Amino acid sequence: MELLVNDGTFPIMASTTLKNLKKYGLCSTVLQGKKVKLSLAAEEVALFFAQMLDHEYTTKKVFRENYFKDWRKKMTDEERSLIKNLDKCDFGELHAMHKAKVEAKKVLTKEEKLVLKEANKKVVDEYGYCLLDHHKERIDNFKIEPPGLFRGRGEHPKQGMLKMRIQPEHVIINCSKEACIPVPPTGHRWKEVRHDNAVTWLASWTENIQSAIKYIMLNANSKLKGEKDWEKYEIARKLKSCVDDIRNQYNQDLKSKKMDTRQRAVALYFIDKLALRAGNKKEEGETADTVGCCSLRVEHITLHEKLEGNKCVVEFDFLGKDSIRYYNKIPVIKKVKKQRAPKALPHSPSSLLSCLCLHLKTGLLNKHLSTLMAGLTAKVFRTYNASITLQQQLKELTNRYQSDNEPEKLLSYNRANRAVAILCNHQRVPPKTFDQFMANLQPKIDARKETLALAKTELKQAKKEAKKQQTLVEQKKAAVKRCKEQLLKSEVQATDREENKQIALGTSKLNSLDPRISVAWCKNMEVPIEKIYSKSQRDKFAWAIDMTEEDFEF
DNA sequence: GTGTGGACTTAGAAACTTAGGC
DNA sequence: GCCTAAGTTTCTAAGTCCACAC
Repeated sequence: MELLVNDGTFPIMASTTLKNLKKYGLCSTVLQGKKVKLSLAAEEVALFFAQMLDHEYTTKKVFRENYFKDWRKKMTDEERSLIKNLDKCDFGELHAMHKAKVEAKKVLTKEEKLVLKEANKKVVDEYGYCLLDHHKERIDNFKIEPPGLFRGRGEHPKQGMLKMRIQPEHVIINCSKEACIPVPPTGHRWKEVRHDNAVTWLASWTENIQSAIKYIMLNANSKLKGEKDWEKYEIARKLKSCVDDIRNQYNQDLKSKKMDTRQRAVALYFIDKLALRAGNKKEEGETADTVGCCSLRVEHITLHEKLEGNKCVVEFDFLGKDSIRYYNKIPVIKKVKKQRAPKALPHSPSSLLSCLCLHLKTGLLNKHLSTLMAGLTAKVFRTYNASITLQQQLKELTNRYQSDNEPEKLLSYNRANRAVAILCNHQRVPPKTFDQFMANLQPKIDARKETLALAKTELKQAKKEAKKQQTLVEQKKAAVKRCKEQLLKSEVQATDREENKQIALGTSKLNSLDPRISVAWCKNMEVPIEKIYSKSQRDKFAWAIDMTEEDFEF
């Protein structure tokens, strides 16, 4: 059968409904050399797969199996009897159609792009705001998630499953009693309208993959989120005043006769020292196999009596949140080692675990922490250690590399930020173009060195003839200065980039670092805040930018 | 005490926009 | 002015933690 209509404007976004699909026509997929005209529902799901054909996901067994199972559910009886093997389906044509659509979007004229931008702004203006306590606030994710294929991270057992289209009938609206209830699309009704002012969400629905509730909430720049953010950092600051006592206590507890107490002490030691996450219990087989401190298993740890010149080394190797690998070798204080590795089994990982976290529940750990300080939980240690590390590093690096040069100041800031990102294990995949970029940068630096040398020579020459041409000397001086700045910028960029190859700075900046530290540093160093925070980051941290003086101490 | 659902924060990837080099 | 890479925003998955039921 042949491909029917495709005008290149096939809508695939959240607003797509089956009605839209009808409007834009049908297309086909190829089965063993034969074209098959698909029903609307099956075709839509086929397109989801075709769109992802360039992605590694579509080569994964689990993804393909899950996908095919769910695709078949959307097929008619006739289609099901015809299409029995995903490997025999050729999505090439659908894929090409999708690519063509992407390309078409790229080559739009300036005017056409502007029209799209305006239309988008209109949508944001209409749906992107709400009124909270008489203040107009920006909503963060005001669009319902469109249907598509579930992209679980790592070896997620549900990757490839079909995320269903959300209809108004799935959505709960939460607004005040006095508010105008949003009107559902014609012919539809909301699942429920409630008036719960004890929660912050505006709308919610339950997704079909993990039966998790999804929420529509306010943007980070809202008063509500800003206040919560401030509270978070105030709790972390409070920990600063009692962290020494807490450390003394868990060091004492390492010697406790009670197994529970020792386990808790070891867990706290690692949460504090290594910024590990708590590690809640997870449903086996429902998600990727990832762990945190309290859910570590025997196979994640190797004990070394001696390693690389250090005594008592614990080697961690496990997948953490988002299936990001945590690999670290750390020498531990002797008493931890001693109590974790009894004489009878000097290197047994199981003995370590029996003393570490095997029976320790995060709930119990947090209950204990709340007795040590109001509001203290395991995650506060991450925020605290991230922020205190930034502050210490900024002091140290800024003093060590005293410079009035902005690129160098920013390099110091990024290095301090990097120390935190390393502590928190915030990784990224190195950009594909990384090696090429670095290879290109060196000749650029060499060229700039040559230009600088030449500019210096010319300046010398001009000085010789100074009496005749004073303006020329000034010009040459300016040229030398400019060359120096450009060279420095390139050199700093090379260093920064190399050090940042596999490190993601944004996550800690956004979630773990008290913004007041950065604001105070900017004021002290006379660096514009725009140099370290983007527009949306400045909006999020407006509270800190407004209130922080240069003498702020975390 | 234990399990579960709900509400919220934290996170990396993808998409989109802007800046800078040629 | 065009192209590409960097910077920024958007998207939504994946954690934490608490309250409540048993």
